[in-house]
Amino acid sequence: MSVSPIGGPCRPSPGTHCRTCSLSSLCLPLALKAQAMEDFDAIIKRRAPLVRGEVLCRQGEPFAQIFAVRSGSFKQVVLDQDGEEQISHFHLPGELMGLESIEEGSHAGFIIALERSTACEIPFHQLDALAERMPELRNQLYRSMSRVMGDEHRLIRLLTCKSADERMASFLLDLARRFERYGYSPERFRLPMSRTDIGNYLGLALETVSRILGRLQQQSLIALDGRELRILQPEALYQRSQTSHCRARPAVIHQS
Amino acid sequence: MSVSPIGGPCRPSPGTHCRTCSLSSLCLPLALKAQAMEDFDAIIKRRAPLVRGEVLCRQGEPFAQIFAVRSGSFKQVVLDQDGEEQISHFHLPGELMGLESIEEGSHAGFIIALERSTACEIPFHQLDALAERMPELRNQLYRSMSRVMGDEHRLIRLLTCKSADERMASFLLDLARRFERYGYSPERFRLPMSRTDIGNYLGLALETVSRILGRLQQQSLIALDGRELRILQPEALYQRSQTSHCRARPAVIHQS
DNA sequence: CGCAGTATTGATTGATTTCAAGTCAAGTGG
DNA sequence: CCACTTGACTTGAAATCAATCAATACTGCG
Repeated sequence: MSVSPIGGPCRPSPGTHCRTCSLSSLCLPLALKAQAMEDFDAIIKRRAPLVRGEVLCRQGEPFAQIFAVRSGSFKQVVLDQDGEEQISHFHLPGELMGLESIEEGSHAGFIIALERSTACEIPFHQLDALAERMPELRNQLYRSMSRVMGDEHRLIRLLTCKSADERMASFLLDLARRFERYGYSPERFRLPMSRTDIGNYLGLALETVSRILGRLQQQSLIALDGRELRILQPEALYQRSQTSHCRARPAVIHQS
Repeated sequence: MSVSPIGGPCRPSPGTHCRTCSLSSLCLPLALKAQAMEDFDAIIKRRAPLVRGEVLCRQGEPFAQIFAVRSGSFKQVVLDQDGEEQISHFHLPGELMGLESIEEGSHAGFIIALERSTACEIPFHQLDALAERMPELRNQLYRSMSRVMGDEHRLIRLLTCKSADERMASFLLDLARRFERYGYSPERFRLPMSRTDIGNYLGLALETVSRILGRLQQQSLIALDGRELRILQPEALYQRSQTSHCRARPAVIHQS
């Protein structure tokens, strides 16, 4: 099985393989040897590109696979019984989606393309079977899951007690951090989501989002042209993201 | 290696083994066969009991093991550079601790006993080695990690946009849910943490915590005697936990 | 076809309002 | 002394209401 310019059947993007994918070092196949990489490659299904607004995965679908962002970006939306929609994640290239649904057995939310995007589908039981034989892959999977936990952890700390300004600053820095992790510039990138989405994600009215971005821009911490963002003063932005005057924070380490 | 009334050396609680542990069906060994269970048992280190306030694990320690709560309960506290302390998790019997630190390579926070508690220590590389040979164990590990993700996910949704009342109701129901998962009554249990801790965890002043609990009690949704809690009207409490009037929640599924 | 005319949607900005939750303070009980 | 409760009072962060603007898409018409 060599890299051929003409892909097999059902391959929407002929010739795409993990070993030629620019994200392979960030996604799961990191550190796999050639043969292992091909085995891994063989279980991946490459989905046809999605346009903005298209649904990759519906909430409640039985869990059978995880997804990886190959290009573009996605939002994950949870719909609760009263019909409220809440964005729980944004997913950037190289990130895995759906890991939180293993235990539940069904997908926890809708995954929707924010722009023209492509994703790989990774059947979970096949991944597990492969992981059994490949310690590096197994390790990578643990690390990916752990990373998601760490990110969520950070987000929780972000949300618990931060003001709107602090949230926004944290949000931008989080994106920067992740873009950097995936090989993009952390100082200059495009926000793939609308202001409305940001507001929904951070629990703020969109006017508030707009206002805060305006303020940050006025103070030259960032420069914003539509969705094109530049972070001019990362350190200052970090300062801003730190909780300044938090109401409820007594020492807790040495008492119950 | 049979279950003997006298444990081996370094066993603080002689005779404690996974197969006799009442939590084995909730912790990792679930569904392991007898031999597998013994292999698993062999890598576990049982820590001496900790008293309230004692530290099981310090933030920044190199990651080498995860922990399981055997009895009692723990809080996980993150200390940030300005010296702010924030409780990121409470851990109940049967739950795993430290999974979010695999990727980082060092422990993400202090883990501190809330009462007289015992924990098992599970060296991670040995666990992984074992998991290689035992699909059920591997599966259980994925599920545990996924479960943590799901829980964090829920917590994020809880924190994003809920009022203090809604947070508190969600918090109580979350505890109930977890106690139930671990075989205790979901309607009647003891809050292992102080009001101060609850406030810190939810980002509220402790007076607010107290006030809300008082209010819930007055309305007969719960009955509280010190830390002894009874949930009198679970459905009503659930209603209360639902976001009533959320500011920022426009439809997002079908647009960017 | 192309083009003016018209919604539609996303974003910005200002003015005004409100109420949720913090703060301060006093008191109870183990 | 510490953990918690309760009351009275205050405040300010963010929502709401409202107006405006730019960009894009859609319509029908000559």
